[in-house]
Amino acid sequence: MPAPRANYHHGDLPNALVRTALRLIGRGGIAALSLREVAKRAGVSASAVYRHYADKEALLAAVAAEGFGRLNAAFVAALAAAPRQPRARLVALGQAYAAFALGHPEQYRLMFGNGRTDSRDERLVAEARQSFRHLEEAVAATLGRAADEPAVIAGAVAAWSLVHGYAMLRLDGRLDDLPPDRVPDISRVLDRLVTG
Amino acid sequence: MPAPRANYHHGDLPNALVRTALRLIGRGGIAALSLREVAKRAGVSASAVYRHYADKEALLAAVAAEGFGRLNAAFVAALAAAPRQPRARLVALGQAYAAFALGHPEQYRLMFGNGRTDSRDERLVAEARQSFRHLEEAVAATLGRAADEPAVIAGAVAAWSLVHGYAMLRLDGRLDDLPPDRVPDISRVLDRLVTG
DNA sequence: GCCGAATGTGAACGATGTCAACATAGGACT
DNA sequence: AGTCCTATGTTGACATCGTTCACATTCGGC
Repeated sequence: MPAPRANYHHGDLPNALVRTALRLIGRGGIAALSLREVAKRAGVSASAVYRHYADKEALLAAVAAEGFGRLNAAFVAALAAAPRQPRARLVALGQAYAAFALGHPEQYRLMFGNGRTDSRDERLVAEARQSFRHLEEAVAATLGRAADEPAVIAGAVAAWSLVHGYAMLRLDGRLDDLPPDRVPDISRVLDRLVTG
Repeated sequence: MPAPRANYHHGDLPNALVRTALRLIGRGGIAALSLREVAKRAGVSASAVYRHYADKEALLAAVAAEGFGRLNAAFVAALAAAPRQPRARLVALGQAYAAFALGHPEQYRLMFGNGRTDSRDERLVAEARQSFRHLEEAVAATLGRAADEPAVIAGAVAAWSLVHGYAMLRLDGRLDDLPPDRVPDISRVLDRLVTG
């Protein structure tokens, strides 16, 4: 539904492009996404995109930033619903993380895995940093230490690594060889880290 | 050095293409790699590639397979040099894994992260499976259980997730925000998993 | 109502992955 | 040795892609 618009001007092209890109990515994956297709679906010529994004990569960075925004929202929601016990809260974060990654595979892959972050996009940098801060706080609470202590940083990196690696392996189908009833879910994997 | 060849036939084009692709990837990254460039550097026309690989993705799958082969060789070497104690051997595997990933960033990214494995490449599938088996065995020895028990599978998945996630986060520059002296190295992260 | 800035258009360029038609080399069989 | 089949390589073409340039339209402030 390219939705022919009446006006010469679009109204909110930047957001419309991000939403369109997101929809197309969900259909055909990242590799199959073309700038021209996004523009056409948004009812606009290809070159119009360049009024709002420096290039294709910048548009994808905006999609990634939106993803980190949603991830952070999911974190906040998970923490609100979680019990008070620090360890349980950390596990809740990990579960929310994995649920997001497995629920939005292509966007998640855009947020990671496509080479380095596009540091031109300030929102992307800020939202990504915020995600890490959520993790750090939960680890700090679990260990009962200040957030900037080396042990806390190491713990947060370990937790992030575990959950990110698990998500990536599953998204890439790397665990599909396992008997389906043997693929451990994220809780089981998290237990290995949080407990001994 | 496109090395003009005397003969009409090349001799060992398939391997030459993989080696050339690997070299170019090391220079400019995966995204910048073009089939035509690989062919030119190998001293051959672009369409000659299609006599040996179904398409660009198939060639990249061959490069990935070669990577898994090298990873497995690194595993074997690490195990040969490691002490007898099961836990130390598991850590040695993790270190060898991280060293490979950080030492060959682009090839590692090709082995993972570019969507699902190209299952048309049998060698790729076999080598990847072998990598996981190494891990499984080390985890089984550490836990003192049989390799196909659910607890061992869960442990192997957890170990792989941790080390793969760590490598990916570092490759994507996601840990570059941290004060440089605070970026935990792989041993420190592994400790969190292997000990309590 | 005028005018500059913001936003959108269309045509064009070079590069890319892929394919079809053709050329050549090399080995098997006589 | 000569013949033919097949594997391998080449040339030229096509559609598509990201990107740019010159131009058109609209909007907001004066």
